[in-house]
Amino acid sequence: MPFAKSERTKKRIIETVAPIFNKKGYQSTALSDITNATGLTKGAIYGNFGNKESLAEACFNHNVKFLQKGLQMTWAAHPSSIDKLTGLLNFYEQNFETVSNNGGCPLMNVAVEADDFHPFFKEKAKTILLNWKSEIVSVIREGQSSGEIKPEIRAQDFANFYIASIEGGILIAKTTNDSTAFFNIIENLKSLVNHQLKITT
Amino acid sequence: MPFAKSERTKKRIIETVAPIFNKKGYQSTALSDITNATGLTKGAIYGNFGNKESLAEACFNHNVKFLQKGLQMTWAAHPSSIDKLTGLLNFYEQNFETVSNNGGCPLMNVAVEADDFHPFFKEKAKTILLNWKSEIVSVIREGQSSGEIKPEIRAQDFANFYIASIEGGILIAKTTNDSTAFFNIIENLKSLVNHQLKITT
DNA sequence: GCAAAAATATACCGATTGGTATATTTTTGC
DNA sequence: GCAAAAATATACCAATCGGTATATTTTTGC
Repeated sequence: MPFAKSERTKKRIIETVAPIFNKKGYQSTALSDITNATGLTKGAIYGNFGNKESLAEACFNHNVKFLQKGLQMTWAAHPSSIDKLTGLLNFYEQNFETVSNNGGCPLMNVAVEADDFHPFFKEKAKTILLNWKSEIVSVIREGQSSGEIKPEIRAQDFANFYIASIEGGILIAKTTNDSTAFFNIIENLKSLVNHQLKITT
Repeated sequence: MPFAKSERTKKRIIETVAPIFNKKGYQSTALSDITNATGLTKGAIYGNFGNKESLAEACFNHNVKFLQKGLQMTWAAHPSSIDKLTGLLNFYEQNFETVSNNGGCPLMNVAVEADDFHPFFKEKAKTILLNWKSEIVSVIREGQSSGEIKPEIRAQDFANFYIASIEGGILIAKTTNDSTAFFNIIENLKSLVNHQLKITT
């Protein structure tokens, strides 16, 4: 099996460094942080990644993947649209500590840092965010087709509101060191789903 | 009038540099950015501020002040609690472009950057956020005392939800270059205030 | 186990970082 | 308008930055 060692090392580097990038940010994470954390030298790092940016990109993808998989698994587990929306909220609730210890939401972190001065990462964040949003929109529209969700609900608007509350909740909880703030927001969102979206016949 | 020149220069530096810090972040804003933007040399900057951190702090205070004054003016203009809550949303709506062009919400920017590795700024962000929250909580409780707002509403929870939606809305709008996302969220929040909080006799 | 190749380490590069000591200019009070 | 003081500019510092060329070690296929 050719290239096996290389792939394993790359994976190890990404898994070691991804939380550091998520915590410190792209700019503040120095090559010395990377070599210290991995125990490798600069030569080894640059042998596996072209430059700091491409390593940061791989780390960002890795960080996002965890949350994307959570959505996919939740979606797969629940046929009902309402259950998909509340199930995803449960997933965020259950994994909040993990995400928080990993540096918080990678999308928010990259979006804020890249927003005004790093077009490449800004575009990546935009893509991830729009994909997330369109997933939520699709589920709402499916629920409307199947008669689960009120037809007058504007899917785009609710998806924005849903995502904004989650991201804002993470911000508040992390900044004030108060995870209950996040949990309360998630509970509020659940009750919005059950009382404003759901058709109760 | 002694020290007049110094104070005017300090003010000019802060006003010039504050948007840069808000856009690029503390770490990514170099002294060279500061000297280029102000047309001053390093000697002049360090003659007016002890170090980069204290200049950044002054800029953060300056950036936050705009939003704090908006709240104070809105609070002063509306005796009713419901009007205070919706009036503040109107203020954010009207000033979104200004804030966005200035680099977004300074609280979010500093909170995200400082969260895991800059205790001093993290503490500043925490204080600002908790103050903001307690302002909202106070208004809700006043509204409950005066019979404007439903007594079963949990002030803390609603304040969290209110702030989270606003911050998340800014994040989405800036990241996707779509200010209507923010406006939709604000409208949703207004309708929540009017239909879930307000007592409609 | 040996040669080829792949992966890692070492030693270096120029540029930039935040910060400072000192020289020069500008402002101030009289 | 002149001397003192305040403000700004100049010239420098060590440390660190991301990155690279090359030497060394480790792994690979046979």
